[in-house]
Amino acid sequence: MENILDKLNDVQRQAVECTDGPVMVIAGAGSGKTRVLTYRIAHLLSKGVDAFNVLALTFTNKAAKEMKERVICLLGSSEAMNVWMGTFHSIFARILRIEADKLGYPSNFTIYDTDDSKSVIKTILKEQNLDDKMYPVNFVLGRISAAKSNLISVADYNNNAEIQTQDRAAGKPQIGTLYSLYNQRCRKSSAMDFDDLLYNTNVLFRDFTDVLYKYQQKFKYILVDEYQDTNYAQYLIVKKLAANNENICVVGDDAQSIYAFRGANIENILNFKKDYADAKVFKLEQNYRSTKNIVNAANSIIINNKDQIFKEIWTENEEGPKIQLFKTSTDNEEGMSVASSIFENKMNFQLNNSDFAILYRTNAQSRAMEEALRKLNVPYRIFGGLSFYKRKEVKDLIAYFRLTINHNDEEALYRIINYPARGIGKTTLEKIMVVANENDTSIWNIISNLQQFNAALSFNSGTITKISDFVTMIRSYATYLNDKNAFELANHIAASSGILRDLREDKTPEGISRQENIEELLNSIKDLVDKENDSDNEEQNISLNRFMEDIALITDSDKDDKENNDKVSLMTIHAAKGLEFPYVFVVGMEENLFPSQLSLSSRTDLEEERRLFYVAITRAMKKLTLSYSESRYRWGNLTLCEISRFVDEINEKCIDFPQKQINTSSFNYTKKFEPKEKPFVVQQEPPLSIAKKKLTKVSSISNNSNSSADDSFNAVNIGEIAIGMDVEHQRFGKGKVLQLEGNDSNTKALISFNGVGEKQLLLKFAKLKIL
DNA sequence: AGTGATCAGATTTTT
DNA sequence: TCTGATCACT
Repeated sequence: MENILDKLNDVQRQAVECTDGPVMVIAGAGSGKTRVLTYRIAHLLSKGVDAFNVLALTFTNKAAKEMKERVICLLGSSEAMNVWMGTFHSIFARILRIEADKLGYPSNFTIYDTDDSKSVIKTILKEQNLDDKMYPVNFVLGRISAAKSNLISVADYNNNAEIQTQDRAAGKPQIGTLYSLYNQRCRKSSAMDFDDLLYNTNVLFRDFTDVLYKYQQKFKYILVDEYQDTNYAQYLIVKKLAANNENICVVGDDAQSIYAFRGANIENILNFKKDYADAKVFKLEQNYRSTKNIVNAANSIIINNKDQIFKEIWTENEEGPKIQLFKTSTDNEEGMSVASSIFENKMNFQLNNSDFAILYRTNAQSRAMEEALRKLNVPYRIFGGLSFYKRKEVKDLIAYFRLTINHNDEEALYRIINYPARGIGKTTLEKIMVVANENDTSIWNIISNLQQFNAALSFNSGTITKISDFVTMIRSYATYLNDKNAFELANHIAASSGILRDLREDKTPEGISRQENIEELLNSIKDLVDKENDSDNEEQNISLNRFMEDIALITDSDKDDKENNDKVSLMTIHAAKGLEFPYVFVVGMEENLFPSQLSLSSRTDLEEERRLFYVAITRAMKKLTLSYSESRYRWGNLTLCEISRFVDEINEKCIDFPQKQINTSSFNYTKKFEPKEKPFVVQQEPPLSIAKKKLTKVSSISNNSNSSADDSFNAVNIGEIAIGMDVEHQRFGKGKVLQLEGNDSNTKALISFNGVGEKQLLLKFAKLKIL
């Protein structure tokens, strides 16, 4: 362990070794934040602290998983498996399941995801006859969520004059009622939404001091990652748990707080020293990620914010190229400029696609980028699209699991009672809902006791049979919960519910892909079962129950590892947080887009946008390129755009500012960034969904990015090359031309290189020598 | 139950 | 402009 600590710089090591008492680590971008956290845990364990006494909280599953793996690697033992390491939501869901009875919940409560929550609200709005224009679902859910995040109960909400005035002023006086009904509905379904997991943990710790004491004793050492993103509910949980031992270490960067819009409270990190007077503060200011130009540019941006903890990020890395700025006249041209720049860099310097990332403020901006990349046959991957667990077919099957485990889970029931179609239609269901409301009981209670309620329902015998068949089916699944393992039962449900049959009838590519998704879900369950069986866990057969415990909390960020990963990454800046790429393009640097128009009215909102820009810049390791367009389609209207104020805030020494060099014509300077001639002919385009799949097959340039120009390899004169010729490539060596495609400047050659295999190269860029 | 028309809504979203 | 949700209609 001692030699492991040698791998840390001074401040990092101090932060790791200072294990007792409150510690705050302010970790600048790229300064080794995760390193400190993992080494700190490893250090604690190697000092003899029991893994069961350590709690490490993160915001994403990915971060938790990564941390766990790295600690195990450091220690060379699986001791770290016993550390409670996970997201706020998953850790406290786990505790809530253990303590559920104290709050009047069954321990197998369902966790409602956002879609479930929205659906509950829609149902309530309908029942209350409220105009959904006056009460947009997102708005209502937003209010409820904000209330819960700030630990405002239904009673508090309705008694708080300020809140009531706000809602009335907004013409939405019924929000408090909706909040109340929503909570009732969730409880009746034995369900908690995401916010409930934190809210109810607070209730638990507030009302059951013995429980709080138990966990205070257990978690002697607490670590919190991304502390700047905690909301009040999370803050208070941590504070209460740490109250006895005060061995709390929070790590974060106020400059990277970009989730205030969702309730994250930047004050939590700014006020840490007020909460813990004897807190030690360590500032990690050395950046190991980026060039001097990038670090300095980021510094020059963030200095414009008023609310911040002072720090000075520096780096020993090379100076690197200046930041580049592209200007184009339309958003589509912006896409072309970025795509061709990626293409050129990739070809000229033999880079991987995965060395590049395109970051944008809004998802809508991805379209132009995608189109351009597709034209150039550059494989790309969009992050943050529809997550695996949000796909309809996956949710359908999971809804069967949910209803099997928790018969009161109404959202699951609505989803599947007539899927696959079994003749229980809307009218039937509406009748049941009415009767359930009248009798103040659950849907499940009605359908499992049809005889008792049929006076009010007056269903005919056909309907009764259909419904009771459904009930029998779900009950039969439930009886298997104990004697079949998760995979066996999941498989059984997929087959016998008719879901698989229904999907198999659909022979379209989309239908096939849906089947594959179901298969993938089943496989992931099998993996889990197998893994548990391999480990020395006494619980030999993991039940479906166990599998479902945190399924709602899982996102698929660590999935599709098997696929070809050499792709350009496209994502929002929010999604890019925590990631790094050698070459980064931040697009849409325009006023009203970035910073967003909606942020312009308040200083705090504008500062959050600026932090977002800071996050964007600091993702880049080697080279950063910004771009903006003079016009852009927004909601169908062509709007004229001005360059973002943020570009002007960048220290001019760090950026190539073409305007300042060429004053004569404000148009000329864009030229050099645009494709030289109309190079890339649009080929017949397959529909997008199919095209995306094909992209994975596009061959890519292999690793190794350190290439220096070698003059003996020049771009070959395109007319000279012919099928069958022997050629030599700077990197791939000797090969034979198999195929030529396209014409003039965008002729592509398929070349079989000895020992390397077949590569498609664009002659314009490939440095080839004819032998 | 499925289809076509129509209409609203469209920052960011770790869970 | 584009997407999806909803609704009326068959």
